[in-house]
Amino acid sequence: MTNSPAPSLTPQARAYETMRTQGLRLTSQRKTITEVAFGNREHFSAESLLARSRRRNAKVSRATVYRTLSFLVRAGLLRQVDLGQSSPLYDPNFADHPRHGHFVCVDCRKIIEFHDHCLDVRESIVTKDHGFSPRRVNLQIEASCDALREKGTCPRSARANQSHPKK
Amino acid sequence: MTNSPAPSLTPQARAYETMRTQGLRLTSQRKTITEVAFGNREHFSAESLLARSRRRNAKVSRATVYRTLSFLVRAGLLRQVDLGQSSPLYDPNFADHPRHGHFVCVDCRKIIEFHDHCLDVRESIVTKDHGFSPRRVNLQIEASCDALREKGTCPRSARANQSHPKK
DNA sequence: GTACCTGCAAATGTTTTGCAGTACG
DNA sequence: CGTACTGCAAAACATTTGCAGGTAC
Repeated sequence: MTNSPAPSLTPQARAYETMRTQGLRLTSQRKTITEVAFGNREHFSAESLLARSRRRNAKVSRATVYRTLSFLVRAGLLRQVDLGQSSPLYDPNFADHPRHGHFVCVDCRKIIEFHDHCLDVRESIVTKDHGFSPRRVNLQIEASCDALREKGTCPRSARANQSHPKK
Repeated sequence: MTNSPAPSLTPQARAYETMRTQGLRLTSQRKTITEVAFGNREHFSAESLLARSRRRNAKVSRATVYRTLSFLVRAGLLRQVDLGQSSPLYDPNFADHPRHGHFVCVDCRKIIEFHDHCLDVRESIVTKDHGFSPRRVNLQIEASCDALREKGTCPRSARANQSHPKK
């Protein structure tokens, strides 16, 4: 499942490598979809991935987008996250930063990634205390951006507040 | 939104109280659905809530189940959680234990609730470090039940491993 | 008595699937 | 060249909604 090939390659390269390893064909559609998915660090929906892919390459169908998304998730390169939107989003930063969590701003619904090593440690301890071995963690914190609002950065703006994991 | 009336009443009583306060009518359907929702501590889907409600009272429609679920979530008495199933589940323990997280066993998909105060504290600190005020936390840990398997308790059994929050 | 509520069925929105044609390797 | 892949359109689901009739207060 989460058997990604070389750990230092870009997620895109790892996707191609995994396809090759599994004997899957590297079609122009799969290339386009994969490029677009990992083309920037923002979370995206299946629908927006389709739209962006079509902007590059007219020959992409909705079905192929869903089939490729499903492959990338199974390959451990993309994470599906449900942050309260009508449909789930996909997180392209998962392969490089598997442990980050998400803030969802209750004021502007912006998604901001964060990472904290102390949380990792504590989560691991709690899990083992209950007799489990942790596999994957999903931490979402809904929060209101008091500080940002004071600084005039957040209030329901469409600004790119999206940030990257700390560590 | 999360303006629950008296904090010591049962979630069911709080639901009725909130309906009364908001001038909503206490119909037999709403009573049945609410009773069933809070009738035990297990997480449930909209569909299973409908089935269980109909077992008690023939006059319940799918639409009314969804409308009532939506009300209970808005009232802060039920939490919708997405734990990787095809459709979201509803957590009836949210009102009494708003801060618990969920283990999802990768072996048997069983859901087990847990709570850890140190995690609360650390989550709060991390959130404030980023200039936010925490509102709601959703922590899911996928884990494999090594210990349980050794003890012969978990392996894909349908046993009621579902547990309640610690504190 | 009159809003408000319910059930029904149709609408909606998302994701999946069967199949005939296309193209990668 | 053969087989896996794609696009299309229909199907499969989950959830929402409009409306006519029913019911709590």
